[in-house]
Amino acid sequence: MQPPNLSSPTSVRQRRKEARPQELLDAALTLFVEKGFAATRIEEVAERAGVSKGTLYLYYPSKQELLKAVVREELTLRIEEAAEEVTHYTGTIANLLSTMLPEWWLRVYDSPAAGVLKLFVTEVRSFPEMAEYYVREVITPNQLLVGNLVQRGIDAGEFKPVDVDSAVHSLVLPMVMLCVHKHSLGACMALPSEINPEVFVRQHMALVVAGLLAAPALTPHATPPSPIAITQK
Amino acid sequence: MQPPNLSSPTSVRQRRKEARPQELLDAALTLFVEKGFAATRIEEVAERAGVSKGTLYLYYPSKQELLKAVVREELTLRIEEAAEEVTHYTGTIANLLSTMLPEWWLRVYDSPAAGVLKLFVTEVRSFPEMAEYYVREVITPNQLLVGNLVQRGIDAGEFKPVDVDSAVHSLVLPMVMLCVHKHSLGACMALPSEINPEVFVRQHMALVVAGLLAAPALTPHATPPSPIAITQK
Amino acid sequence: MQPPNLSSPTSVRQRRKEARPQELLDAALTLFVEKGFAATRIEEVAERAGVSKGTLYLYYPSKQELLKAVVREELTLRIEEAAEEVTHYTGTIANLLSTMLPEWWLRVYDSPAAGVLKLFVTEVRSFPEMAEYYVREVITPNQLLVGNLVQRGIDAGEFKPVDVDSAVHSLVLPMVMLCVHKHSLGACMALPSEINPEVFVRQHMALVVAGLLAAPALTPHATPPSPIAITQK
Amino acid sequence: MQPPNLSSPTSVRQRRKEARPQELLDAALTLFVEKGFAATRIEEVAERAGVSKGTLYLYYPSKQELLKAVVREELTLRIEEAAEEVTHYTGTIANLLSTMLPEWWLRVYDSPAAGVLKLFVTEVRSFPEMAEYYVREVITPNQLLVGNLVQRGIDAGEFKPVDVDSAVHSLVLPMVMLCVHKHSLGACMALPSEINPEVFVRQHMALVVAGLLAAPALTPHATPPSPIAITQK
DNA sequence: AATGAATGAGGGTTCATTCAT
DNA sequence: AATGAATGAACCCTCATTCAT
Repeated sequence: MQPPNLSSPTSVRQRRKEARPQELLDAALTLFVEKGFAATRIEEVAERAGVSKGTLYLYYPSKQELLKAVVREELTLRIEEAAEEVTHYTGTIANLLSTMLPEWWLRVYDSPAAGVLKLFVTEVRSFPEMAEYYVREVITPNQLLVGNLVQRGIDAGEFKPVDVDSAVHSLVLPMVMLCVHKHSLGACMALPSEINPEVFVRQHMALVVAGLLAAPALTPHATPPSPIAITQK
Repeated sequence: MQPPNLSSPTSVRQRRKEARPQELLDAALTLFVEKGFAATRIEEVAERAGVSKGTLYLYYPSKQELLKAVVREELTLRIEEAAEEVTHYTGTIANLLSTMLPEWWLRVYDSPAAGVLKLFVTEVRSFPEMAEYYVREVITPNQLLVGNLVQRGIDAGEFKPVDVDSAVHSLVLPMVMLCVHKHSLGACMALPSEINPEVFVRQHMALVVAGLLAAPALTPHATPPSPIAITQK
Repeated sequence: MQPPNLSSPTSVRQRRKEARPQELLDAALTLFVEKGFAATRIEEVAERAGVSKGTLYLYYPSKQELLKAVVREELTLRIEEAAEEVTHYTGTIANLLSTMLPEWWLRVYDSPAAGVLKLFVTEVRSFPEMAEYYVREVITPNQLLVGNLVQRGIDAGEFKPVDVDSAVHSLVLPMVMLCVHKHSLGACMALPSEINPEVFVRQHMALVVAGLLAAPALTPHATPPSPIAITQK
Repeated sequence: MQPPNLSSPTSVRQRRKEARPQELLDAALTLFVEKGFAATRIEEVAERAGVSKGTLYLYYPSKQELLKAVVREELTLRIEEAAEEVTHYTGTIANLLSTMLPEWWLRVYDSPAAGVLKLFVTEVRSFPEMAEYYVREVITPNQLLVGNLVQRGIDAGEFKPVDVDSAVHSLVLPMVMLCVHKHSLGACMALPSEINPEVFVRQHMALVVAGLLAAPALTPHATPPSPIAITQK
């Protein structure tokens, strides 16, 4: 009776149903990042995902849960990816820090994860439940991962004996800020001296790594004795 | 102009009246940072400032204008202060970067300005008018100021010939992120490895400055046995 | 009509299909009484009946129609039953009123009909169509039936010449109220002096019948002449 | 400067503000009784009270609280009134029951309290908090009050030794049902044999009181021996 | 006949803003 | 200048109903 369905065993409806959650998360991420959580109307999200308001509620029970799902989903993905890569890495520490880390961050910068970072920074205080998850799943592993590397460098005599946690922040915070910036000021205005992420990320890592190296000549005696008169503006 | 007020030059009422705008801005800043712009009710701001809702509208015509005034107000203050300090500074570049800059940032970190940074990052996209002002009054001068210093270091042969703009970001972005963090994740959760701002800020500046130094010994020959070639693509 | 189903004359599916309407009505009655018409979701009714939302709509075109069907169905059943019993009764009036009527009401009280009464009382004003049916099929026959009995009692000199309609209400209203109460206040709280339906129903009928009896000694001269000082706490 | 305000010391605004709560309660009661709680829109209540939706929320924080306020307010009034009257009463029990009680119930029947009874019966199950209040403030005192009277009658030998609680219900339930009926079926349809509340209430009390009297002739031997053939239609 | 995904109108609630006092 | 009562637009969420499968 029915023509043998060579086309697709899963109906259009079925296919859409399976794609819905992701479509909704994508739409939500874009809008939340762009306009802020509070200023984004549920209806806009639904519209952008091509469904009606009611449909969204079939998948996410509230606006807040939608937000949490957006953050969780993207971060989880990114974390798994990172863990994967780092685990498989074999090479020297300095190489890892000054080569692989920049590559990884540039991918994050170009991905929706950058938006999630902005979103997270913007909204955590209103949803402290997100904080715990984030710290447990993102911050702590990352701190351990990178901290571990730095510590190895120190132990090997390669790096100066610095405060490890602070060093990790030196490596990480600027990258986070770069991502946040991209979706904040960077999204509404061209800066006079535009940041070139590639150049910046690579140079920054190189600078910090260079600073970490246990070179004997590092004492700042090289600073020129001539006083500087700073005449700004 | 005013008829000489024989009783008291500034009556209590008069004094309060003059203090109003500032009291309102203080209240608004605190609440906007804490709860977010959208989640803060005008009435709360008024209450916290000890006046009624209607009174607030006598000073600021709308919630948005109040936000802009908060940002502008605090930034202007901070900028003036900074310009002041830097102008009077006499000393070496490395000293300036690794001594004075940390001090200045630590003061910012402890001041309401840190909250304004968070607020700004959070809300610019919804109020692009703020962006222009901010870029003109804050970013650009700062970029020039610090860029100038780095450039001098390079010109003097003290620093390696790096990308100046990126170097400025290496010096500035982590500090901005630190401030943002303080009022974001930092405000709702204790991290496992708590950031110590003082240690971090000073060490970070030292690291970057060290990285910038054109010391001959900086060539990575010091790197342990297996040489890592940091090949900056 | 159907090809003779050799396996079983009524397949499981068939049997279920025929039972559907009743199962739906049962589910609906329970929920409507318990949570109120408005607060009951169609989906809950379907769930409780073990079918999907869509299926319910195959049997009842709207929520309102479902309500009307619930009321109609239960009342019709009860009316037929009552008419049946009363028709076959042979005995004295007083006996009928003080023996049979209590039994009948106790059965109503224990049946879903009690819930229907509550439901009806609660919702008629929103669905006046139900009123006409109810008055025609329930109130009027009942009024005639009981009224007839009372009238005969009066005509026979057994009862005092009272207002017949009012007497009927004296006999009926408390029982209706008892049923309504069961599913209203009685369903959410234990009273300090719990009503015992059996005791109450029988005693009430006895009291009213006694009051109706044309006993000469009934004139309230028996009332003690001493005035009562009511000192209620 | 101001003309001596002979007119009114309280401004129109002030006067309205004080009247608001009552106006809102009146509007709410009418609509809740008429259409049911769920089917009444907050906006309708506001409109009927001559204010906007938002204004209602200045006085009652939610629809549910409005409902509770309606019930509480009217019941409290009625209870105080009743307590007042009964306390001052001096007279015989039978007189009290067959004279004063009918008068009191007729006033209730004609007052908004009748609507509150209907409302209460209709909605308690959804708001069990109301139940406790009602039982404590209305049911229990009433049960004690009337039960006390009946008990005295029994103790004085005036009444037969009946179950007191049931007797109270015989006196009270029909009246409650009458009130409920007024705003239920009675509000949407004229009955064939319309209830005359005055006739009914008085006769009912008389009947029950008569039934309670310990007259010797009350044994139902008077029932005619002739069997009744009930031929209903 | 049965399902359950999808819809969208509807209603409770909030809150920036206005304005009479 | 200050108040706070009043407004009404806006938005989240629910749920009866529809319809493709």
